[in-house]
Amino acid sequence: MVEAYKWRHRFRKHVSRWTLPRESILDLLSRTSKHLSAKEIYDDLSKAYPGIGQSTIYRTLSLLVQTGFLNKMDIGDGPKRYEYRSSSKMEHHHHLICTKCGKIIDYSDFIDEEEKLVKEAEKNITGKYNFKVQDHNIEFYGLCKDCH
Amino acid sequence: MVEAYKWRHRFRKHVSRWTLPRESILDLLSRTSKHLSAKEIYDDLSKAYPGIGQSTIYRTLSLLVQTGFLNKMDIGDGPKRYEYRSSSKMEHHHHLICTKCGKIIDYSDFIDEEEKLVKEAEKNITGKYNFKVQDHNIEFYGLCKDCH
DNA sequence: TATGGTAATGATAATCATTATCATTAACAG
DNA sequence: CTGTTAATGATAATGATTATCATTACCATA
Ligand SMILES: [Mn+2]
Ligand SMILES: [Mn+2]
Ligand SMILES: [Zn+2]
Ligand SMILES: [Zn+2]
Repeated sequence: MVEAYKWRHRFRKHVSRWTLPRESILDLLSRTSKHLSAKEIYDDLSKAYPGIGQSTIYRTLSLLVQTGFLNKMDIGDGPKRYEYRSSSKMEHHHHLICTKCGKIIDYSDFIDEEEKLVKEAEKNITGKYNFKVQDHNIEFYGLCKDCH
Repeated sequence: MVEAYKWRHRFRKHVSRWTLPRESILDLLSRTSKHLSAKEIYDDLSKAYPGIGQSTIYRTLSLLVQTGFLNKMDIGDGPKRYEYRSSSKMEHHHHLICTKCGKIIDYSDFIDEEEKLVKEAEKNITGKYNFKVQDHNIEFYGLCKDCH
C-alpha cells in the first residue's frame, strides 16, 4: 500500500476526500492485470472489507475514471469492466476479446504503426467532418487458444 | 419493399418463416443510415404496425444479426444499436462517436492502409497468442462539429 | 486532539435494457 | 384448406446501474 500516498496526493487535487473504499478499489485494480467488473470488485473487496456497499463501488469507479486513475471498457456483453491506468505513455494498448469465453488479452504491438495511421486518420477526420478526435479504441474479436 | 423478395429468399435458407415483423424491421433499417436502438425501432414501427411486441423486436434483431443482415454495436453508453449490413465489400466502415451528444458518424477512409495494418497485426496475434482473429472494430471518440 | 461542517457511505428503492415464459396466432408444407 | 409448429406478444423476471436519503467519518480549523 505504498502507492497510497501518491494516489492520495494526486487525488486530493480534485477536491475529494481520501477514503478506505477509494483506496481499496485502487489498490485491488493496481495489483491485477485483469479487467474487472463492478460485481467482481465488490465480491473481492467484501472479503477484506465486509459491509462495503455496491453503490460505493459504482460511484467510486466512475470517479476514478473521471480523474484518470482507471479505464472503463465495454466488451459488448455483460457489465462494464475497469482496469488500472498506468501513468506511463508506454502503456497504451488494445484488446483481444474471445467471443466464446470472454477472455480479454492486452495487446500493445504495432503501436508505432498504429499511431501513425491514427494520426493520419485524425487529420482527415478533422478536415472532413470538423470532428475533434480525443481518443480511439481498437478491438480484435476472435477465439483464444483455449477456444478453438 | 422490392428488396423484400431478396431478403425473403436469403432468409428462408436459414429455415425460418418470413413474417411481417421481420420484414418491417429489415425495411426500416435498410432505409436509414442511422444506428437505431431496439426502443427506437419499436417506437418507429409501432406507428405503422400497432401491437408489435418489444420481445419480437429483440428476438428478430438478434436473429438478423446471426444471419448477417445486421450489425450490432455498442457505443458504451445506453442500449445496443443496430445498422443494416450492406452486402458489398465496400461497406466496411468504422465510427466516430461524439462523447457529448452521442452522434455516430460512419467513417470509411484509410480502409486500405487499415486493412494492411490489421492483417499484419492479426498474423502477429496468431503467432504470439494463438488467438484466431475473426473481426475487428475501431472507434474514434471526440466532439462532433456541433459540440465544440 | 477535539470538533463541526459536509462529503462520502451504505441500505434500499427505482430505473433501464434485455431475456425468459407461455398461451395464442399465423406461416406455409402438404 | 388444413394441421403442424415456429413466431408472436403480453407479462414476469433478471441483471446492471443509478437515485434517494439517513447515517457516518474525513479533515480543516481552532
Ligand atoms: Mn487492458
Ligand atoms: Mn455505421
Ligand atoms: Zn476463449
Ligand atoms: Zn456531438
